[in-house]
Amino acid sequence: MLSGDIPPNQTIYIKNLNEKIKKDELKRSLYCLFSQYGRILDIIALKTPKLRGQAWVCFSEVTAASNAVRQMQNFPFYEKPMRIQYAKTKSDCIAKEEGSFVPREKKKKQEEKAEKKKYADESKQSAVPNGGTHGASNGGSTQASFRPGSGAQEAAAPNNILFIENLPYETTGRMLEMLFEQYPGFKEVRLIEAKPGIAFVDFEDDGQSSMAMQALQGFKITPQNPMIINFAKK
DNA sequence: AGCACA
Repeated sequence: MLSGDIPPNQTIYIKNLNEKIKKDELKRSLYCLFSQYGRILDIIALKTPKLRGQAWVCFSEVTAASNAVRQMQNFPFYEKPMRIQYAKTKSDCIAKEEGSFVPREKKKKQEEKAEKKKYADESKQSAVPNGGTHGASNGGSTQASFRPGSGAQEAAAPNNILFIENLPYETTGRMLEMLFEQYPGFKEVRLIEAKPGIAFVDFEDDGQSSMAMQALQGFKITPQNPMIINFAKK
């Protein structure tokens, strides 16, 4: 009943989203937030009257979706608690992956006025930041590919302030907040206007900052941008 | 509240 009697599905359905957020930013932020649970194959969000305030996030595994449903239930996202359920039907991207995809016909209640023209082939833009619906993931663990210690600079001394590098240009303070505020002791994110790509994140103490650092080290906001997190220099 | 795949 917590999930509304809908059977598990690889795709989660999210409602009560803040409708003021632009579609693109919304997708990117959802990607940020949910890729910690597994590989995301697609994110669907539409701003039509019927569908605004809702989104579908398709995972490659049902277990990822299950964890997301439970753990992110009521998560405050852009000031509004997310309401998350399993999707009622199988997503096209999932059906395509398993080869069972049949282009939808005008079966049920598809009173489409949009049948005038065939949208024959669309170069389908992917929902996920920068490109491919495949291979862009943090793989269930947020400690992805970045290997500290391979090479250059030695670790700074523990500090309650974290120094984040290698962020994609479009990273917003809110995106980082949503990632870091999940960890106890979070205080604030500080982006450096003059220097895109880096940020400082303040925690109450260096124990708490360490936990967040370990959890999010290598986290990819886009596939090309594993976060590099170090303690800030004093 | 509202379950799609421009």
